[in-house]
Amino acid sequence: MPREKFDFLIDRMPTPAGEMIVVADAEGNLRVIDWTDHEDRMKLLLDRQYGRGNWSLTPARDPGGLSSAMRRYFKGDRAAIDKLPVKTAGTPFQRSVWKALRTIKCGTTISYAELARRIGRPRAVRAVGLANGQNPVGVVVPCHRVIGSNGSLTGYGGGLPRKKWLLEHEGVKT
Amino acid sequence: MPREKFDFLIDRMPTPAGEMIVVADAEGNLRVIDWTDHEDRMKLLLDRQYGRGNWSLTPARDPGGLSSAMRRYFKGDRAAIDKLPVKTAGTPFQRSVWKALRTIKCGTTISYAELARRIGRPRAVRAVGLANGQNPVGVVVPCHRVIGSNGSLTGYGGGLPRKKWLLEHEGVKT
DNA sequence: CCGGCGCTCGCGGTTTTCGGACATCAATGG
DNA sequence: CCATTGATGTCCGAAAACCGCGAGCGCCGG
Repeated sequence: MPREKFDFLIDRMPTPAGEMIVVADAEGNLRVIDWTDHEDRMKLLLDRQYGRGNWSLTPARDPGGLSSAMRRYFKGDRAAIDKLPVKTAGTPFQRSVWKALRTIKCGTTISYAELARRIGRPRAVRAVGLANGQNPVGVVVPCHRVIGSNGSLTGYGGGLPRKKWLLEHEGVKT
Repeated sequence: MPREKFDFLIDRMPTPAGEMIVVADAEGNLRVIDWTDHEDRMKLLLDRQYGRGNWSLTPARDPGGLSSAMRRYFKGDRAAIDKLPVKTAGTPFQRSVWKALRTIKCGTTISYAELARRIGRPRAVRAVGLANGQNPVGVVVPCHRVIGSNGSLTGYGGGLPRKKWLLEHEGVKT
């Protein structure tokens, strides 16, 4: 059921872990962030969240100052992403998962089971993993800080090597 | 996929054909209108169009002057509904049907097949009937002016007697 | 012969239903 | 210690059902 159209701003920027795509709305909220080499998956997510053909991306430079903030994060200012304004669509369940993600402190990790407990659905472990994978705002909403109960990295939409890179960048020893 | 919340204003008013419910948004656009004795169906429509739990109704008196306009219509000023601002959700197909409905002149009727032709989908006859039934803004968006090819009244969400009443009120001889 | 009635079927958009996939985890057994 | 297996919750996509119709056909009675 289409509502209204969404016109977003898109920027690209290099990082030590590969080029990233930054998508923001006119109000300066971060809407989507992903790796250039996963652009197809990103478009699929946009289709699902806003409706097929209901969104468009207009190139822009450093929209909302978000690209700059990301640059600072990758340069070493790891708190630069903590307060960034983020706005997402998604089902109530997904949003509650993503909200809980932002409370995981930099440099720490938790398990999918623990995350499920924190949102009050202790048995929705697998569903939490699924919602994690649908997170449109990687890095900033730190889905990479969730790992398996046995300490293994399990999965990551951008590829496991990047998950490892991010965690080490944040001071977690793997 | 819930987006944002919709808060509407609701009013009730008597008419010669039974009590009506008038729902408007803060800008004075008519969003929904229905008969009190079909309130359940109306809520179902709201759920479908705006998402379950994504809308709320706050009582108000004559929001946007819409109730007054309706009163004038029922009193005999049949042109009172012609220019009222109407806003709806719905799929592209439904919206095209509803848009075409407003071009049917008061006092005349057309068939579902003719309506289908007018929106450029001559064979989507049944789909047009379905969209007609989902029209959230009865009377003002005059779905009652569409009848079967053989002249029978076929159907009406508010009950066939009301369809008959409205048509006669508009000067159609049945 | 003609008109009217009722049945059947095709039609097309939307809604609902259903099956399976999945970034898990704990409990087993080798 | 590793591999296997069930229990589990959510969501997506395909498929089926649903209908505010209409045309075509056969049947029947004037």
